[in-house]
Amino acid sequence: MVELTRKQREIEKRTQEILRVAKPILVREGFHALSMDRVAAAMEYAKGTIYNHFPHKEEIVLALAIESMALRRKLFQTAAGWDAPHRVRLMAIGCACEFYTQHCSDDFAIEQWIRNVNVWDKSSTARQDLIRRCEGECMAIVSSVVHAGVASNELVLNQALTAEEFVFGFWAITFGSQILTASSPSLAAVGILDPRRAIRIHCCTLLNGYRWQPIMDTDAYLNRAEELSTSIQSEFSRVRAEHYTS
Amino acid sequence: MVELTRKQREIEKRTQEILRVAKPILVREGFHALSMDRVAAAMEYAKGTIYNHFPHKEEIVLALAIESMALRRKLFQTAAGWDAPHRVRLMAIGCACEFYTQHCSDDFAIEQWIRNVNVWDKSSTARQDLIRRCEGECMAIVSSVVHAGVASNELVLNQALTAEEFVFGFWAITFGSQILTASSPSLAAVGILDPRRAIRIHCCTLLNGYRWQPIMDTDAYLNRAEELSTSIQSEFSRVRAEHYTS
DNA sequence: TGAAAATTATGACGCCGCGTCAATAATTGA
DNA sequence: TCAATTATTGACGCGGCGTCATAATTTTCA
Repeated sequence: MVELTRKQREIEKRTQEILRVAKPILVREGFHALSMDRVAAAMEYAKGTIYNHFPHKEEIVLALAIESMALRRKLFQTAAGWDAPHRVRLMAIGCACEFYTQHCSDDFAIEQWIRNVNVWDKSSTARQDLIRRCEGECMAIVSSVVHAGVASNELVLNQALTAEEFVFGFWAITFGSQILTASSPSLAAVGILDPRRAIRIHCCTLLNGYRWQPIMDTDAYLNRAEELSTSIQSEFSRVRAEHYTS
Repeated sequence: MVELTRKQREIEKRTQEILRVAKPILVREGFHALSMDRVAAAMEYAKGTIYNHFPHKEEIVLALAIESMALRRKLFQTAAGWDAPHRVRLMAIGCACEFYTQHCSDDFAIEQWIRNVNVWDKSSTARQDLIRRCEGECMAIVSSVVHAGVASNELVLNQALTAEEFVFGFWAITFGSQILTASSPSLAAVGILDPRRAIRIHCCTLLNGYRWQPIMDTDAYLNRAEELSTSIQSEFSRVRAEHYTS
Protein backbone atom coordinates (compact mmCIF):
# COMPACT_ATOMS: atom_id res chain seq x y z
CA MET A 1 0.00 0.00 0.00
CA VAL A 2 2.87 2.33 0.82
CA GLU A 3 4.61 1.17 -2.32
CA LEU A 4 1.46 1.73 -4.35
CA THR A 5 1.12 5.23 -3.05
CA ARG A 6 4.73 5.92 -3.85
CA LYS A 7 4.18 4.78 -7.41
CA GLN A 8 1.05 6.83 -7.72
CA ARG A 9 2.90 9.86 -6.42
CA GLU A 10 5.63 9.32 -8.95
CA ILE A 11 3.04 9.28 -11.69
CA GLU A 12 1.37 12.40 -10.39
CA LYS A 13 4.72 14.08 -10.13
CA ARG A 14 5.48 13.20 -13.72
CA THR A 15 2.19 14.68 -14.81
CA GLN A 16 3.39 17.92 -13.29
CA GLU A 17 6.75 17.58 -15.01
CA ILE A 18 4.99 17.19 -18.33
CA LEU A 19 3.14 20.42 -17.72
CA ARG A 20 6.36 22.18 -16.72
CA VAL A 21 7.99 21.03 -19.94
CA ALA A 22 4.98 21.81 -22.12
CA LYS A 23 4.23 25.29 -20.81
CA PRO A 24 7.22 27.17 -22.24
CA ILE A 25 6.90 25.36 -25.55
CA LEU A 26 3.25 26.33 -25.86
CA VAL A 27 3.79 29.90 -24.76
CA ARG A 28 6.94 30.67 -26.71
CA GLU A 29 6.51 28.60 -29.82
CA GLY A 30 2.80 28.05 -30.09
CA PHE A 31 0.46 25.13 -30.23
CA HIS A 32 1.96 23.65 -33.39
CA ALA A 33 5.36 23.39 -31.73
CA LEU A 34 3.95 21.48 -28.79
CA SER A 35 4.26 17.88 -29.92
CA MET A 36 4.07 14.74 -27.86
CA ASP A 37 7.32 13.52 -29.38
CA ARG A 38 9.07 16.67 -28.31
CA VAL A 39 7.73 16.56 -24.77
CA ALA A 40 8.74 12.91 -24.54
CA ALA A 41 12.23 13.64 -25.85
CA ALA A 42 12.67 16.56 -23.47
CA MET A 43 11.70 14.35 -20.53
CA GLU A 44 13.63 11.31 -21.77
CA TYR A 45 10.56 9.12 -21.76
CA ALA A 46 8.94 7.24 -24.58
CA LYS A 47 6.02 8.87 -26.31
CA GLY A 48 3.65 6.16 -25.13
CA THR A 49 4.34 7.13 -21.54
CA ILE A 50 3.23 10.69 -22.18
CA TYR A 51 0.06 9.30 -23.70
CA ASN A 52 -0.57 7.49 -20.41
CA HIS A 53 -0.92 10.89 -18.80
CA PHE A 54 -2.71 12.85 -21.50
CA PRO A 55 -4.70 11.39 -24.39
CA HIS A 56 -3.60 14.23 -26.71
CA LYS A 57 -1.91 17.58 -26.55
CA GLU A 58 -5.16 19.50 -26.36
CA GLU A 59 -5.68 17.99 -22.94
CA ILE A 60 -2.26 19.26 -21.87
CA VAL A 61 -3.33 22.74 -22.88
CA LEU A 62 -6.51 22.45 -20.85
CA ALA A 63 -4.58 21.20 -17.84
CA LEU A 64 -2.25 24.18 -18.13
CA ALA A 65 -5.23 26.50 -18.45
CA ILE A 66 -6.71 25.11 -15.26
CA GLU A 67 -3.52 26.03 -13.42
CA SER A 68 -3.49 29.46 -14.99
CA MET A 69 -7.09 30.13 -14.08
CA ALA A 70 -6.39 29.00 -10.54
CA LEU A 71 -3.75 31.72 -10.31
CA ARG A 72 -6.21 34.26 -11.64
CA ARG A 73 -8.72 33.18 -9.04
CA LYS A 74 -6.17 33.63 -6.26
CA LEU A 75 -5.35 37.13 -7.50
CA PHE A 76 -9.05 37.96 -7.60
CA GLN A 77 -9.46 36.69 -4.06
CA THR A 78 -6.56 38.79 -2.89
CA ALA A 79 -7.97 41.86 -4.58
CA ALA A 80 -11.48 41.27 -3.28
CA GLY A 81 -10.10 40.93 0.22
CA TRP A 82 -8.53 44.38 0.09
CA ASP A 83 -9.61 46.63 2.93
CA ALA A 84 -11.33 49.48 1.12
CA PRO A 85 -14.75 50.70 0.01
CA HIS A 86 -16.48 48.18 -2.22
CA ARG A 87 -16.03 50.35 -5.28
CA VAL A 88 -12.30 50.39 -4.65
CA ARG A 89 -12.32 46.63 -4.15
CA LEU A 90 -13.77 46.34 -7.64
CA MET A 91 -10.98 48.57 -8.87
CA ALA A 92 -8.55 46.24 -7.12
CA ILE A 93 -9.92 43.35 -9.14
CA GLY A 94 -9.32 45.45 -12.21
CA CYS A 95 -5.73 45.84 -11.02
CA ALA A 96 -5.58 42.07 -10.61
CA CYS A 97 -6.57 41.69 -14.26
CA GLU A 98 -3.89 44.16 -15.28
CA PHE A 99 -1.30 42.39 -13.13
CA TYR A 100 -2.28 39.03 -14.52
CA THR A 101 -2.04 40.18 -18.11
CA GLN A 102 1.25 41.99 -17.62
CA HIS A 103 3.11 39.93 -15.07
CA CYS A 104 1.62 36.51 -15.68
CA SER A 105 1.61 36.91 -19.42
CA ASP A 106 2.29 33.23 -20.05
CA ASP A 107 -0.82 32.30 -18.11
CA PHE A 108 -2.81 34.97 -19.87
CA ALA A 109 -1.72 33.54 -23.20
CA ILE A 110 -2.61 30.02 -22.16
CA GLU A 111 -6.09 31.08 -21.10
CA GLN A 112 -6.68 32.21 -24.66
CA TRP A 113 -5.75 28.88 -26.18
CA ILE A 114 -8.77 27.15 -24.71
CA ARG A 115 -11.04 29.53 -26.61
CA ASN A 116 -9.82 27.72 -29.69
CA VAL A 117 -12.70 25.49 -30.68
CA ASN A 118 -10.49 22.56 -31.60
CA VAL A 119 -8.74 22.57 -28.25
CA TRP A 120 -11.97 22.90 -26.31
CA ASP A 121 -14.01 20.32 -28.18
CA LYS A 122 -11.32 17.66 -28.09
CA SER A 123 -10.93 17.78 -24.35
CA SER A 124 -12.56 15.64 -21.71
CA THR A 125 -15.72 16.88 -20.04
CA ALA A 126 -14.02 16.42 -16.68
CA ARG A 127 -11.44 19.08 -17.45
CA GLN A 128 -14.02 21.24 -19.21
CA ASP A 129 -16.05 21.19 -16.01
CA LEU A 130 -13.02 22.24 -13.99
CA ILE A 131 -12.55 25.21 -16.30
CA ARG A 132 -16.18 26.16 -16.03
CA ARG A 133 -16.01 25.88 -12.28
CA CYS A 134 -12.97 28.10 -12.10
CA GLU A 135 -14.60 30.66 -14.35
CA GLY A 136 -17.69 30.54 -12.18
CA GLU A 137 -15.61 31.06 -9.05
CA CYS A 138 -13.90 34.11 -10.53
CA MET A 139 -17.28 35.49 -11.47
CA ALA A 140 -18.59 34.75 -7.98
CA ILE A 141 -15.76 36.70 -6.38
CA VAL A 142 -16.52 39.77 -8.48
CA SER A 143 -20.26 39.38 -7.99
CA SER A 144 -19.82 39.22 -4.25
CA VAL A 145 -18.15 42.61 -4.33
CA VAL A 146 -21.05 44.01 -6.32
CA HIS A 147 -23.54 42.44 -3.95
CA ALA A 148 -21.66 43.98 -1.03
CA GLY A 149 -21.82 47.34 -2.76
CA VAL A 150 -25.55 46.97 -3.16
CA ALA A 151 -26.00 45.77 0.41
CA SER A 152 -24.18 48.81 1.74
CA ASN A 153 -26.23 51.15 -0.46
CA GLU A 154 -23.14 52.39 -2.26
CA LEU A 155 -24.63 51.03 -5.46
CA VAL A 156 -28.26 50.87 -6.46
CA LEU A 157 -29.07 48.33 -9.13
CA ASN A 158 -32.49 48.89 -10.55
CA GLN A 159 -34.27 45.86 -11.86
CA ALA A 160 -32.69 46.31 -15.31
CA LEU A 161 -29.50 44.46 -14.43
CA THR A 162 -28.57 41.63 -12.11
CA ALA A 163 -25.25 41.80 -10.29
CA GLU A 164 -23.87 39.21 -12.69
CA GLU A 165 -24.96 41.18 -15.74
CA PHE A 166 -23.39 44.23 -14.13
CA VAL A 167 -20.13 42.33 -13.75
CA PHE A 168 -20.38 41.13 -17.33
CA GLY A 169 -19.92 44.67 -18.59
CA PHE A 170 -16.65 45.11 -16.74
CA TRP A 171 -15.58 41.62 -17.69
CA ALA A 172 -16.22 42.39 -21.35
CA ILE A 173 -14.48 45.75 -21.43
CA THR A 174 -11.46 44.52 -19.48
CA PHE A 175 -11.14 41.25 -21.35
CA GLY A 176 -11.85 42.89 -24.69
CA SER A 177 -9.28 45.61 -24.22
CA GLN A 178 -6.62 43.15 -23.12
CA ILE A 179 -7.21 40.85 -26.07
CA LEU A 180 -7.18 43.78 -28.46
CA THR A 181 -4.03 45.16 -26.88
CA ALA A 182 -2.35 41.78 -27.14
CA SER A 183 -3.46 40.84 -30.61
CA SER A 184 -4.67 43.79 -32.59
CA PRO A 185 -2.25 44.90 -35.22
CA SER A 186 -0.96 48.30 -34.23
CA LEU A 187 -3.41 49.97 -31.93
CA ALA A 188 -0.90 52.77 -31.75
CA ALA A 189 -1.26 53.36 -35.47
CA VAL A 190 -4.96 54.09 -35.07
CA GLY A 191 -4.30 56.53 -32.25
CA ILE A 192 -4.62 54.45 -29.10
CA LEU A 193 -1.37 55.12 -27.32
CA ASP A 194 -2.22 54.10 -23.77
CA PRO A 195 -5.01 51.55 -23.86
CA ARG A 196 -4.80 50.77 -20.14
CA ARG A 197 -5.33 54.39 -19.19
CA ALA A 198 -8.21 54.71 -21.65
CA ILE A 199 -9.93 51.66 -20.21
CA ARG A 200 -9.47 52.89 -16.66
CA ILE A 201 -11.20 56.10 -17.65
CA HIS A 202 -14.04 54.18 -19.27
CA CYS A 203 -14.47 52.03 -16.16
CA CYS A 204 -14.55 55.15 -14.00
CA THR A 205 -17.19 56.70 -16.22
CA LEU A 206 -19.20 53.51 -16.16
CA LEU A 207 -19.07 53.24 -12.37
CA ASN A 208 -20.02 56.89 -12.05
CA GLY A 209 -22.77 56.31 -14.58
CA TYR A 210 -24.24 53.69 -12.26
CA ARG A 211 -23.67 56.13 -9.37
CA TRP A 212 -21.53 53.73 -7.42
CA GLN A 213 -20.33 55.78 -4.44
CA PRO A 214 -17.96 57.36 -3.90
CA ILE A 215 -18.20 59.13 -7.27
CA MET A 216 -14.75 60.04 -8.54
CA ASP A 217 -13.68 62.37 -11.29
CA THR A 218 -11.28 61.07 -13.88
CA ASP A 219 -8.12 62.43 -12.31
CA ALA A 220 -9.01 61.22 -8.83
CA TYR A 221 -9.81 57.78 -10.25
CA LEU A 222 -6.59 57.54 -12.24
CA ASN A 223 -4.56 58.61 -9.21
CA ARG A 224 -6.35 56.18 -6.98
CA ALA A 225 -5.90 53.38 -9.50
CA GLU A 226 -2.20 54.07 -9.80
CA GLU A 227 -1.75 54.23 -6.05
CA LEU A 228 -3.81 51.08 -5.57
CA SER A 229 -1.94 49.29 -8.28
CA THR A 230 1.37 50.09 -6.60
CA SER A 231 0.33 49.21 -3.08
CA ILE A 232 -1.37 45.94 -3.97
CA GLN A 233 1.41 44.80 -6.27
CA SER A 234 3.52 43.16 -3.58
CA GLU A 235 0.52 41.12 -2.44
CA PHE A 236 -0.05 39.98 -6.01
CA SER A 237 3.61 39.12 -6.44
CA ARG A 238 3.53 37.05 -3.28
CA VAL A 239 0.44 35.15 -4.44
CA ARG A 240 2.05 34.58 -7.79
CA ALA A 241 5.30 33.31 -6.25
CA GLU A 242 3.41 30.96 -3.95
CA HIS A 243 1.40 29.67 -6.88
CA TYR A 244 4.51 28.84 -8.87
CA THR A 245 6.36 27.11 -6.05
CA SER A 246 3.50 24.83 -5.04
CA MET B 1 -2.14 40.50 -74.76
CA VAL B 2 -5.84 39.72 -74.82
CA GLU B 3 -4.99 36.08 -74.31
CA LEU B 4 -2.73 36.99 -71.44
CA THR B 5 -5.49 38.93 -69.78
CA ARG B 6 -7.86 36.04 -70.20
CA LYS B 7 -5.36 33.70 -68.57
CA GLN B 8 -4.75 36.11 -65.76
CA ARG B 9 -8.46 36.41 -65.18
CA GLU B 10 -8.80 32.67 -65.05
CA ILE B 11 -6.12 32.55 -62.40
CA GLU B 12 -7.75 35.31 -60.41
CA LYS B 13 -11.08 33.55 -60.71
CA ARG B 14 -9.54 30.37 -59.41
CA THR B 15 -8.11 32.22 -56.44
CA GLN B 16 -11.66 33.18 -55.61
CA GLU B 17 -12.82 29.59 -56.08
CA ILE B 18 -10.20 28.43 -53.63
CA LEU B 19 -11.51 30.89 -51.07
CA ARG B 20 -15.08 29.74 -51.72
CA VAL B 21 -14.06 26.13 -51.14
CA ALA B 22 -11.90 26.88 -48.13
CA LYS B 23 -14.34 29.08 -46.24
CA PRO B 24 -16.91 26.48 -45.22
CA ILE B 25 -14.19 24.01 -44.29
CA LEU B 26 -12.48 26.53 -42.04
CA VAL B 27 -15.70 27.74 -40.47
CA ARG B 28 -17.41 24.41 -39.95
CA GLU B 29 -14.52 22.08 -39.29
CA GLY B 30 -11.77 24.35 -38.08
CA PHE B 31 -8.26 25.20 -39.10
CA HIS B 32 -6.93 21.67 -38.75
CA ALA B 33 -9.49 20.39 -41.25
CA LEU B 34 -8.42 22.93 -43.85
CA SER B 35 -5.71 21.14 -45.77
CA MET B 36 -4.24 21.97 -49.12
CA ASP B 37 -4.81 18.40 -50.30
CA ARG B 38 -8.46 18.66 -49.44
CA VAL B 39 -8.95 21.98 -51.17
CA ALA B 40 -7.17 20.61 -54.22
CA ALA B 41 -9.30 17.48 -54.25
CA ALA B 42 -12.51 19.48 -53.86
CA MET B 43 -11.54 21.66 -56.81
CA GLU B 44 -10.15 18.80 -58.88
CA TYR B 45 -6.79 20.43 -59.23
CA ALA B 46 -3.41 19.14 -58.19
CA LYS B 47 -2.06 20.33 -54.88
CA GLY B 48 0.81 22.16 -56.54
CA THR B 49 -1.66 24.38 -58.36
CA ILE B 50 -3.15 25.52 -55.09
CA TYR B 51 0.34 26.34 -53.90
CA ASN B 52 0.69 28.61 -56.93
CA HIS B 53 -2.06 30.74 -55.43
CA PHE B 54 -1.26 30.56 -51.73
CA PRO B 55 2.08 29.62 -50.19
CA HIS B 56 0.36 27.92 -47.22
CA LYS B 57 -3.04 27.64 -45.68
CA GLU B 58 -2.45 30.45 -43.21
CA GLU B 59 -2.41 32.81 -46.14
CA ILE B 60 -5.80 31.49 -47.25
CA VAL B 61 -7.14 32.32 -43.82
CA LEU B 62 -5.79 35.84 -44.03
CA ALA B 63 -7.27 36.29 -47.49
CA LEU B 64 -10.64 35.16 -46.16
CA ALA B 65 -10.29 37.52 -43.20
CA ILE B 66 -9.66 40.43 -45.56
CA GLU B 67 -12.96 39.69 -47.30
CA SER B 68 -14.74 39.38 -43.98
CA MET B 69 -13.36 42.65 -42.69
CA ALA B 70 -14.38 44.33 -45.92
CA LEU B 71 -17.95 43.27 -45.20
CA ARG B 72 -17.69 44.62 -41.68
CA ARG B 73 -16.44 47.92 -43.04
CA LYS B 74 -19.37 48.16 -45.44
CA LEU B 75 -21.80 47.52 -42.60
CA PHE B 76 -20.11 50.20 -40.52
CA GLN B 77 -20.35 52.63 -43.42
CA THR B 78 -24.02 51.90 -43.83
CA ALA B 79 -24.63 52.42 -40.13
CA ALA B 80 -22.59 55.59 -39.97
CA GLY B 81 -24.57 56.97 -42.88
CA TRP B 82 -27.85 56.55 -41.05
CA ASP B 83 -29.86 59.76 -40.83
CA ALA B 84 -30.07 60.35 -37.10
CA PRO B 85 -28.40 62.22 -34.24
CA HIS B 86 -24.75 61.33 -33.93
CA ARG B 87 -25.33 59.39 -30.72
CA VAL B 88 -27.87 57.26 -32.54
CA ARG B 89 -25.44 56.79 -35.42
CA LEU B 90 -23.02 55.33 -32.91
CA MET B 91 -25.78 53.03 -31.71
CA ALA B 92 -26.32 52.05 -35.33
CA ILE B 93 -22.69 50.96 -35.54
CA GLY B 94 -23.33 48.90 -32.45
CA CYS B 95 -26.24 47.33 -34.31
CA ALA B 96 -23.89 46.66 -37.21
CA CYS B 97 -21.61 44.75 -34.83
CA GLU B 98 -24.55 42.75 -33.56
CA PHE B 99 -25.74 42.04 -37.09
CA TYR B 100 -22.28 41.00 -38.17
CA THR B 101 -21.83 38.63 -35.27
CA GLN B 102 -25.26 37.10 -35.59
CA HIS B 103 -25.96 37.09 -39.30
CA CYS B 104 -22.46 36.95 -40.70
CA SER B 105 -21.27 34.48 -38.12
CA ASP B 106 -18.91 32.75 -40.53
CA ASP B 107 -17.13 36.02 -41.15
CA PHE B 108 -17.06 36.80 -37.46
CA ALA B 109 -15.45 33.43 -36.80
CA ILE B 110 -12.88 33.98 -39.53
CA GLU B 111 -11.89 37.34 -38.10
CA GLN B 112 -10.93 35.57 -34.90
CA TRP B 113 -8.61 33.13 -36.64
CA ILE B 114 -6.15 35.84 -37.55
CA ARG B 115 -5.65 36.63 -33.86
CA ASN B 116 -3.96 33.26 -33.72
CA VAL B 117 -0.27 34.06 -33.53
CA ASN B 118 0.74 31.23 -35.85
CA VAL B 119 -1.64 32.33 -38.56
CA TRP B 120 -0.63 35.96 -38.28
CA ASP B 121 3.11 35.49 -38.12
CA LYS B 122 3.26 33.11 -41.04
CA SER B 123 1.49 35.43 -43.42
CA SER B 124 2.94 37.90 -45.87
CA THR B 125 3.35 41.48 -44.82
CA ALA B 126 1.33 42.51 -47.85
CA ARG B 127 -1.78 40.80 -46.53
CA GLN B 128 -1.00 41.89 -42.99
CA ASP B 129 -0.97 45.47 -44.20
CA LEU B 130 -4.34 45.01 -45.88
CA ILE B 131 -5.77 43.76 -42.60
CA ARG B 132 -4.30 46.67 -40.71
CA ARG B 133 -5.67 49.06 -43.27
CA CYS B 134 -9.14 47.60 -43.03
CA GLU B 135 -9.05 47.76 -39.25
CA GLY B 136 -7.92 51.37 -39.48
CA GLU B 137 -10.76 52.19 -41.83
CA CYS B 138 -13.34 50.68 -39.49
CA MET B 139 -11.86 52.68 -36.65
CA ALA B 140 -11.92 55.82 -38.80
CA ILE B 141 -15.61 55.39 -39.54
CA VAL B 142 -16.46 55.17 -35.85
CA SER B 143 -14.10 57.99 -34.96
CA SER B 144 -15.71 60.22 -37.55
CA VAL B 145 -19.06 59.78 -35.81
CA VAL B 146 -17.48 60.74 -32.51
CA HIS B 147 -15.80 63.75 -34.07
CA ALA B 148 -19.16 64.78 -35.54
CA GLY B 149 -20.70 64.46 -32.09
CA VAL B 150 -18.02 66.70 -30.66
CA ALA B 151 -18.30 69.19 -33.51
CA SER B 152 -22.04 69.50 -32.93
CA ASN B 153 -21.56 69.93 -29.18
CA GLU B 154 -23.59 66.85 -28.42
CA LEU B 155 -20.50 65.39 -26.81
CA VAL B 156 -17.78 67.18 -24.90
CA LEU B 157 -14.49 65.32 -24.70
CA ASN B 158 -12.25 66.84 -22.10
CA GLN B 159 -8.56 66.47 -22.67
CA ALA B 160 -8.49 63.12 -20.87
CA LEU B 161 -9.49 61.11 -23.95
CA THR B 162 -8.99 61.45 -27.68
CA ALA B 163 -11.85 60.44 -29.95
CA GLU B 164 -9.96 57.25 -30.79
CA GLU B 165 -9.48 56.35 -27.14
CA PHE B 166 -13.16 57.05 -26.64
CA VAL B 167 -13.99 54.63 -29.44
CA PHE B 168 -11.62 52.08 -27.98
CA GLY B 169 -13.86 51.68 -24.94
CA PHE B 170 -16.86 50.78 -27.05
CA TRP B 171 -14.75 48.61 -29.29
CA ALA B 172 -13.44 46.71 -26.26
CA ILE B 173 -16.80 46.20 -24.58
CA THR B 174 -18.55 45.18 -27.79
CA PHE B 175 -15.77 42.94 -29.01
CA GLY B 176 -15.17 41.50 -25.56
CA SER B 177 -18.80 40.64 -24.98
CA GLN B 178 -19.13 39.03 -28.37
CA ILE B 179 -16.04 36.91 -27.91
CA LEU B 180 -17.16 35.89 -24.45
CA THR B 181 -20.65 35.11 -25.69
CA ALA B 182 -19.25 33.00 -28.50
CA SER B 183 -16.57 31.18 -26.58
CA SER B 184 -17.09 31.32 -22.88
CA PRO B 185 -18.33 28.07 -21.44
CA SER B 186 -21.86 28.62 -20.22
CA LEU B 187 -22.40 32.28 -19.54
CA ALA B 188 -25.94 31.29 -18.69
CA ALA B 189 -24.70 29.11 -15.87
CA VAL B 190 -23.09 32.10 -14.17
CA GLY B 191 -26.28 34.13 -14.50
CA ILE B 192 -25.87 36.06 -17.73
CA LEU B 193 -29.00 35.18 -19.62
CA ASP B 194 -29.15 37.96 -22.18
CA PRO B 195 -25.65 39.29 -22.79
CA ARG B 196 -26.67 41.51 -25.68
CA ARG B 197 -29.22 43.35 -23.58
CA ALA B 198 -26.73 43.72 -20.73
CA ILE B 199 -24.13 45.23 -23.03
CA ARG B 200 -26.63 47.62 -24.56
CA ILE B 201 -27.42 48.84 -21.06
CA HIS B 202 -23.75 49.27 -20.29
CA CYS B 203 -23.20 51.22 -23.50
CA CYS B 204 -26.15 53.44 -22.65
CA THR B 205 -24.75 54.09 -19.19
CA LEU B 206 -21.34 54.83 -20.65
CA LEU B 207 -22.73 57.27 -23.21
CA ASN B 208 -24.79 58.95 -20.53
CA GLY B 209 -21.73 58.99 -18.30
CA TYR B 210 -19.94 61.02 -20.95
CA ARG B 211 -23.09 63.16 -21.27
CA TRP B 212 -23.48 62.50 -24.96
CA GLN B 213 -26.79 64.17 -25.85
CA PRO B 214 -29.56 63.23 -25.99
CA ILE B 215 -29.30 61.49 -22.62
CA MET B 216 -31.54 58.42 -22.56
CA ASP B 217 -32.74 56.33 -19.70
CA THR B 218 -32.29 52.58 -19.92
CA ASP B 219 -35.76 51.78 -21.20
CA ALA B 220 -35.73 54.51 -23.81
CA TYR B 221 -32.32 53.34 -24.98
CA LEU B 222 -33.34 49.69 -25.19
CA ASN B 223 -36.48 50.60 -27.11
CA ARG B 224 -34.58 52.84 -29.44
CA ALA B 225 -31.95 50.17 -29.99
CA GLU B 226 -34.56 47.55 -30.76
CA GLU B 227 -36.40 49.85 -33.13
CA LEU B 228 -33.15 50.90 -34.80
CA SER B 229 -31.99 47.34 -35.09
CA THR B 230 -35.21 46.38 -36.87
CA SER B 231 -35.34 49.32 -39.22
CA ILE B 232 -31.70 49.17 -40.27
CA GLN B 233 -31.70 45.41 -40.72
CA SER B 234 -32.90 45.42 -44.31
CA GLU B 235 -30.10 47.83 -45.24
CA PHE B 236 -27.60 45.52 -43.61
CA SER B 237 -29.06 42.52 -45.37
CA ARG B 238 -28.81 44.28 -48.69
CA VAL B 239 -25.17 45.19 -48.08
CA ARG B 240 -24.46 41.64 -47.04
CA ALA B 241 -26.15 40.17 -50.11
CA GLU B 242 -24.25 42.51 -52.40
CA HIS B 243 -21.00 41.61 -50.72
CA TYR B 244 -21.58 37.92 -51.26
CA THR B 245 -22.60 38.18 -54.90
CA SER B 246 -19.68 40.36 -55.99
C1' DT C 1 2.25 28.45 -89.31
C1' DG C 2 5.50 26.08 -86.55
C1' DA C 3 9.00 25.48 -83.34
C1' DA C 4 11.48 27.32 -79.44
C1' DA C 5 10.83 29.70 -75.07
C1' DA C 6 8.19 30.74 -71.20
C1' DT C 7 4.68 29.75 -68.24
C1' DT C 8 1.69 26.73 -65.66
C1' DA C 9 0.06 22.15 -63.82
C1' DT C 10 1.02 17.81 -61.85
C1' DG C 11 1.66 14.38 -58.23
C1' DA C 12 5.31 11.50 -56.25
C1' DC C 13 8.49 12.31 -52.69
C1' DG C 14 10.74 13.13 -48.11
C1' DC C 15 9.69 14.74 -43.77
C1' DC C 16 7.19 15.18 -39.56
C1' DG C 17 3.64 14.53 -36.01
C1' DC C 18 -0.26 11.86 -34.48
C1' DG C 19 -2.17 8.08 -31.89
C1' DT C 20 -1.96 2.84 -31.54
C1' DC C 21 -0.60 -1.50 -29.86
C1' DA C 22 1.97 -5.71 -29.47
C1' DA C 23 5.95 -6.75 -27.08
C1' DT C 24 8.74 -6.05 -23.05
C1' DA C 25 9.86 -4.61 -18.37
C1' DA C 26 8.69 -3.59 -13.73
C1' DT C 27 5.83 -4.02 -9.75
C1' DT C 28 2.60 -6.27 -6.80
C1' DG C 29 0.54 -9.83 -4.05
C1' DA C 30 0.26 -14.30 -2.08
C1' DT D 1 9.40 -17.33 -5.60
C1' DC D 2 6.40 -16.80 -9.31
C1' DA D 3 2.04 -15.64 -11.47
C1' DA D 4 -0.78 -11.64 -12.22
C1' DT D 5 -1.15 -7.06 -12.80
C1' DT D 6 0.44 -2.73 -14.30
C1' DA D 7 3.60 0.41 -16.73
C1' DT D 8 6.87 1.45 -20.51
C1' DT D 9 8.57 1.26 -24.98
C1' DG D 10 9.14 2.49 -29.81
C1' DA D 11 8.05 0.74 -34.44
C1' DC D 12 4.16 1.35 -37.35
C1' DG D 13 0.42 3.16 -40.39
C1' DC D 14 -1.74 7.23 -41.54
C1' DG D 15 -2.21 11.76 -43.23
C1' DG D 16 -0.76 16.59 -44.02
C1' DC D 17 3.03 19.78 -45.42
C1' DG D 18 5.76 21.94 -48.87
C1' DT D 19 9.04 20.81 -52.82
C1' DC D 20 10.52 19.99 -57.32
C1' DA D 21 11.57 17.41 -61.52
C1' DT D 22 8.68 16.48 -65.20
C1' DA D 23 4.86 17.09 -68.32
C1' DA D 24 1.45 19.94 -70.46
C1' DT D 25 0.05 24.21 -72.14
C1' DT D 26 0.49 28.82 -73.75
C1' DT D 27 3.11 32.57 -75.75
C1' DT D 28 6.47 34.52 -78.68
C1' DC D 29 8.52 35.37 -82.83
C1' DA D 30 10.63 34.17 -87.24
